[in-house]
Amino acid sequence: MIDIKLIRDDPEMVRKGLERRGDVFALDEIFEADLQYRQLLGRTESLRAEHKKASKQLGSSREKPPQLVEEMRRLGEQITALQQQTRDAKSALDSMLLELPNIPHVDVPFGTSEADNVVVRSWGEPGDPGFAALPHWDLGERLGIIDFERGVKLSGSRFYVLKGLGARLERALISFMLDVHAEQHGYKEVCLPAMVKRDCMESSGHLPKFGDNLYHDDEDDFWFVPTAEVPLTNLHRDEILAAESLPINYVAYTPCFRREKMSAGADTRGIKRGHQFDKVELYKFTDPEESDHELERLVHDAESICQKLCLPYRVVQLCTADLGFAARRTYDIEVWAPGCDEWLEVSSCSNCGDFQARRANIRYRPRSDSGTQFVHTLNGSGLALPRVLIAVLESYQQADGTVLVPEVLEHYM
RNA sequence: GGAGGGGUGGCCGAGCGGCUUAUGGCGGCGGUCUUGAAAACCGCUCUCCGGUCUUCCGGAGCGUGGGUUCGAAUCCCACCCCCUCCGCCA
Repeated sequence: MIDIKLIRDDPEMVRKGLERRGDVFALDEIFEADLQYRQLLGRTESLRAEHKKASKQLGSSREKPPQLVEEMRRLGEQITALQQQTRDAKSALDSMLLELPNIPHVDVPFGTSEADNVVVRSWGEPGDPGFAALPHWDLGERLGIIDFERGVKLSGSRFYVLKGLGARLERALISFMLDVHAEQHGYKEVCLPAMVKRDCMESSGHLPKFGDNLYHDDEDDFWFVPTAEVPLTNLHRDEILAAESLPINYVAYTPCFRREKMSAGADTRGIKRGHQFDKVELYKFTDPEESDHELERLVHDAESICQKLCLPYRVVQLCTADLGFAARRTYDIEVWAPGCDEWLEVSSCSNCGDFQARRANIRYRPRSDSGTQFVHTLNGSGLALPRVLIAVLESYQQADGTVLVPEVLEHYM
């Protein structure tokens, strides 16, 4: 959520910042709603002050003149009515604020589509294997490790079953990534609920705007997480963190569920995009001063997985038009998949600034004698599984159709 | 799911209609004393919102949301969570 005070004090800055995303936002309406809310609040509070004072006097005096009591009762009614109006005004304001995306950082390159994203560095060379590399769907079927037909039987299109060494490889990759981040990069491993309450989705920025992409259980009002970012953001909701504890780094494996209105025929082959997938997620709560620096570290931590797996990749900075709702700066990591002949997005690492922290009310105290301040939150995949599995299968395939196991995974297989 | 008990400040724990942001204790911070430390004593210790808003004024907050009342931490209703017992169950 954008700080309403920012909109009050410098609406043009906010407007210009948001417009760089390529959308138009009703800031004037918000400005008006805020004005109205504060007017109502002011009136409510002064009436309440009056009422409170009189009521205290009445309480400490012996006699209770019925005329005065009646007057007080009427005043009370007025306050209740005004209070309701104030509440309505506030929730109208809040619901508008919840729809506003984060303001892109000024350094983020301007763009109008993903075509304007910028490759900032790359590692490794997409090599020529010397034979026609097969796409993973062919490899997977030939090796009997990906069963598309039975996945569809169980759950419909875009579901698959991993079998034998395929399943084993999935598990090996999860363990490997968790171990690297927990043991070498200083993240604390956590195991999280994959179903959460509505509030969690609101804090992370997935609701109210993106409910279409989420799975929801009506009976118990559970929401299925589209990424571990959601429960991780909420881990410290409504807390004031100790300054010395920052940055707090977490790594978590969870399944992820996304409705994704996918057009039939697009990306249908293989396991690149499904309604359920596994992901290892990195997350940081940081001091605002440190968040940009910590984002660089987080990206490097994610990259190191590609390096250890010897998978060529590139790091892409998203332009203003391609930034996610909560993000103010994002780097994607794309890994080369020689079989399907494309760069696959395996990670998206974002600094959300105080956008989520404000929604989730996560603060810290810079000094023991100072007030509280919102922390910054950062998230990034480290990495997203099915696509890493694709890259491994396709990159490690041999001319004879077999697939080698990456050295770092050997003791996990 | 059924029955009973309970949710108060960083923690423990009083208060059960007005003088209560809330007794007391612990912890934390500052001070006195001391060569230093401890002990003892003294003082300070929540958050949010608004007001031409850094130590000023006002408002809100005792699980959450409603209600009764001139007045609610205290009474009523609903919901959530925790504990105990029973049932069910990986």
